[in-house]
Amino acid sequence: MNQPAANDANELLKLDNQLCFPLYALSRMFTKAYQPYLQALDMTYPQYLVLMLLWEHQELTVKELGEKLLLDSGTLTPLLKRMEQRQWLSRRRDPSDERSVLIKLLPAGQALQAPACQIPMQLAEKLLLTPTEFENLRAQLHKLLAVLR
Amino acid sequence: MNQPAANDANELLKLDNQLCFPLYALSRMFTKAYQPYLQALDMTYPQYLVLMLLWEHQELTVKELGEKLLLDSGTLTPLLKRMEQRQWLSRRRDPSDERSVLIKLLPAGQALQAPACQIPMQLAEKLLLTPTEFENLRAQLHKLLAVLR
DNA sequence: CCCTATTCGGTTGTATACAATCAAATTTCA
DNA sequence: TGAAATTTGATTGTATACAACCGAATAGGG
Repeated sequence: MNQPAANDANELLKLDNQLCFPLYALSRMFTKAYQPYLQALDMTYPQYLVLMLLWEHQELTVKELGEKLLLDSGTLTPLLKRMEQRQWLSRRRDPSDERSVLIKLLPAGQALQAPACQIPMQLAEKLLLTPTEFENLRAQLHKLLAVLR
Repeated sequence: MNQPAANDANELLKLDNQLCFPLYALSRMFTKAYQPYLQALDMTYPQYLVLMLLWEHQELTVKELGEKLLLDSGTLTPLLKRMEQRQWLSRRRDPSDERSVLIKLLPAGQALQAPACQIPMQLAEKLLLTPTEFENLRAQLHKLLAVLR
């Protein structure tokens, strides 16, 4: 009954009746929930996302990172430069295509994987979701992601 | 089966197996989906959120806005100052408690409600969700919000 | 082999987010 | 009542986001 097909357009202009605001708020609350764990490793949430991809793939171009994270170069370039300064990764032009920049995981970045492994599990415990609820929600979000992509 | 109780901790360190990343990505994609509509009214998404609350309540303190939007003064103060410059709202100290700042909707801000009314409906059409799916997802997100609050 | 279109990062400028800190006003309670 | 604790915004500094634009490198057609 709180559906977009409702007749009163003003009702739609309330935070509670939208999908958008809870997504916006939840996204920031999750980031805040990660913060104490990430702070202990001295990294930010977007940096953690980049590392997750590099732990899985070792080396990716900026373009590939941007495609997977849905972030553009204006966001990634300075973020990756900060991570380069900490020796977590290296940045170099692809010799076979000088337009691309290869981002490669370095030992200091690899070393962060072990302590980071504990984070998702510790957080999941706080959510109070059953496995079924968790999976249903995850699937719904992925479905929406696919639609909006 | 992609549940946090899974045995392989490395599996949890993948974007696809988390709730957090789809929320983060979806939040930004929604903001981007709103952008063309909001751009036509020359406002940003967080400004639109503030206006939605003021359309409903006319006058709120910065603290109340922060509680409803889960944003702190470091974010709201400059945002509200920009909106004040456009005469969408006024900012003044509460005479009965000089610590509080009252944010009041002005005519120029009120005038934005009518054109904004169309936005949620236009966007909802793009989501390809049934009313039931929409409502289930909304309820799940609110439940999570309540847990993490 | 040229000329044009496209691709890919980088840069700039604006607008959030948010931790940390501060100052003023108010409340509390010894 | 009056000092201490609390509340409330504002400020500062850092880190995203992202639109708009730029330049170098590459690809593609004639």
